Amino acid sequence: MSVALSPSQALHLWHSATLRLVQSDAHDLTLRQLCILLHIYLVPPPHTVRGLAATLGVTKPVITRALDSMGSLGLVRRTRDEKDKRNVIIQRTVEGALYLERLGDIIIDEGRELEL
Amino acid sequence: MSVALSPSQALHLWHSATLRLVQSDAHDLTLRQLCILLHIYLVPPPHTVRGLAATLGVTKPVITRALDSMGSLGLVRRTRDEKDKRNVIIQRTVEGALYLERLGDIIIDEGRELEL
DNA sequence: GGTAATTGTTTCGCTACCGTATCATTTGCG
DNA sequence: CGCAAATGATACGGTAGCGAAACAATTACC
Repeated sequence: MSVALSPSQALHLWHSATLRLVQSDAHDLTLRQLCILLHIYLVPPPHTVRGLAATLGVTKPVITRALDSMGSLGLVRRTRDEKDKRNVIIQRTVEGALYLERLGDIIIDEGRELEL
Repeated sequence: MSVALSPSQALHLWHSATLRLVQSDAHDLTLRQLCILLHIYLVPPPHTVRGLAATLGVTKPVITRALDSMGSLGLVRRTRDEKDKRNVIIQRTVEGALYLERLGDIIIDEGRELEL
């Protein structure tokens, strides 16, 4: 089932959810960082630096820095790939899952408040 | 009418739309900047620096800087309030409206692609 | 008229991000 | 074995964001 949104609904949903994210943002993530985090948790693994860089259309240092930041926040974890030690496998954490769960709650909540 | 979203739908919608925003971002706006832009265009005017700062829960220089950046991109325009010359009235531009129109299209598009 | 309050901007020192280029490590392959 | 390719991290110079504090301009109020 698809979600049918009117132009007004789409922007209002984005606005109210973004507003609540900004107001209550404990971590103050960049749009890119948020995108990386969502990708790691929503797309089937494995996730590598190179793969993420290609998907987002950014350079590799962007991914490395984002992983540094979010890693120190506990939202993400890095592990060396034992099969191919050049690769770094990016893994999920409990704290990251909780963060996205809260984000989902905000979006659902604001969607519920939408008036057509 | 409200928009009923499942947790999975909410996060997938956010992910795919954010991804397309990052991939194609001509302007590379911050989450805060995007929020300010949406607020200006979706909430009835007038909009002032102080009002925006209070709404977003940030300091005034954050708003000033965001208006500087987005102003030089043509997304927003500043005017002095003639009634009370201490105030700055933030106004919309054609280019800003087009930018948000494209954002709305992306969200609608990704909502349409959602599978339950 | 003169002082206090209000508004938006600027300055300051700092931190974080950007892309390019380079590096270290590991693997692939002749 | 030896060299090229691949992967992720780092160095570098530059830009932009941050909060706190100070500032100029305007208005409110006694």
